[in-house]
Amino acid sequence: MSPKSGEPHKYRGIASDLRDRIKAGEFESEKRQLPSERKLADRYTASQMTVRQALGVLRDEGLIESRVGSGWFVAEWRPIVRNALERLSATQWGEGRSMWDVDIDDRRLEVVGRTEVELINSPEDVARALDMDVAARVWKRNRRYAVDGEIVMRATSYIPDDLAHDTRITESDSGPGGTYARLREAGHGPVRFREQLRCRLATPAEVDDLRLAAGAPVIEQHRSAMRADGRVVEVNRMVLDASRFLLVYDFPA
Amino acid sequence: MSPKSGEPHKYRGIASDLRDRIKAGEFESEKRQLPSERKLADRYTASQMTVRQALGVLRDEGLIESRVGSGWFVAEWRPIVRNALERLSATQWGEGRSMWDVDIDDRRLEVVGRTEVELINSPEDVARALDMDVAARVWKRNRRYAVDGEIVMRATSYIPDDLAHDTRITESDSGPGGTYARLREAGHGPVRFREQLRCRLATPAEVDDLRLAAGAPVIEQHRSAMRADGRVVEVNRMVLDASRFLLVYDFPA
DNA sequence: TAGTGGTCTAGACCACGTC
DNA sequence: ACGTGGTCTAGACCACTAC
Repeated sequence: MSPKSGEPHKYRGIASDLRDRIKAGEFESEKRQLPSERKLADRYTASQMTVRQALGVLRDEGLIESRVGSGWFVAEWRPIVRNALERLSATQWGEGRSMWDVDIDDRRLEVVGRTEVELINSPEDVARALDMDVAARVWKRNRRYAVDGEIVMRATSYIPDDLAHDTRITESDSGPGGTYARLREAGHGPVRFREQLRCRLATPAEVDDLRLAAGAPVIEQHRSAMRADGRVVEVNRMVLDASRFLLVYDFPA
Repeated sequence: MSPKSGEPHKYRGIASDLRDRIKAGEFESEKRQLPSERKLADRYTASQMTVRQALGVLRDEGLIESRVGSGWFVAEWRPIVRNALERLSATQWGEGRSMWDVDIDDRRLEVVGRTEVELINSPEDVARALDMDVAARVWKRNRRYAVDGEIVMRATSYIPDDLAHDTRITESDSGPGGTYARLREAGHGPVRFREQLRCRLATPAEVDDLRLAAGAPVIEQHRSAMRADGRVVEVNRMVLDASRFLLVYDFPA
């Protein structure tokens, strides 16, 4: 009935108490729904704003999520496992043996809608990554991915025009195997990759684009694909809904 | 003077306007300080709470940071670059060519204080990762790391007792080269690694431990180290201040 | 001491979901 | 129609920082 004592702030006490109740399974009914903000405000003799601040703490921890017009619900973490070396991992690296022993389910990333393709003058950072002049002509391929009908990722790929101009990379449907297969056929097949990762909170634009909650974290991932002579043949900028992904990397010592 | 129109909510408009002003360099004076919340409330004819909501958006984007009793300041992103294949990347993978072409500075991660070492009964998830029975004896090595005197990471390492019991792994100072060097000397040198990454917002305990702002994102990273016959000889659970790190992975196609 | 961010209240209205 | 989360106000007080 009362928020935990010992906490310096009311909202921390409320959050702490609710956290315990969630972990004790108090809301594990059919809908896994929490009391409404107004009911909680009554119960903890606090204002709605203060209760919202407490709920925000638990949302940040990934324990609960809100649905407008509906309520707050206990959340569940069912990550999409994304292994940078899918083929190698299956054969060479053997079985799991990791602390997160999640189900390697076969939910597949599906492209949402049409892939937008356009020939543009390269932005500065892309030009640097491709080791080209600024404003060099590059093909930009922009798409969103979904799992189970929910958008989880935005990917924007850039390929130099001189590598792509007479391939299906210039079309929305780049054909079986995608961009990398077309590059390989043209003699520019990537032989190694570099991925850079950072994690930050979503911008409002990304909140709209990926249907995220405000303040939700995203993973920003940049991948450079290099062919045998070291030239970067593609860069790919991805923004992932961080709450949905578990990224896996295997590598030798 | 007026928040951007076209935004559905007032705080989004204020955030949008402030974002533009920050990027235009309006606050690039000595202290890089923004006007106070009350002054902003006046200027945008909004309440302090609404201004705070707008500032929260920009803080989430990593653009600004607050110091209590002092004010809001333009933030700077100077990530610690962490390459999973440091040695390989230097020789084999060649030069950068990536979209984030940050300075590969030589700021080093320093251990804060003493490494806490204890022999414990293995927790369940650690036992699973090590492919051992639950409650098997493992050495737990717990430490924090700092850069420029600021705490940026917590790492907790677990090594089975039967591999570590007559090495300096059982001591706070495990000697030159650290745990992996001791394992190698004992014939258990890791030959490959698996890293799993997820990104989420910090728990209150992590906020205290790593001196984070409330609602700041962290990277939770689990690493398994495997010796030649495939046995996992160490697992390492790390929690990183996400705002401070850029993670890099190089791998072959 | 004056100014700052941080917390908190007791109301209000809105858009949306469920029924 | 009603309940929900989400936004917003106009105050208030507190702890902290800088002067």
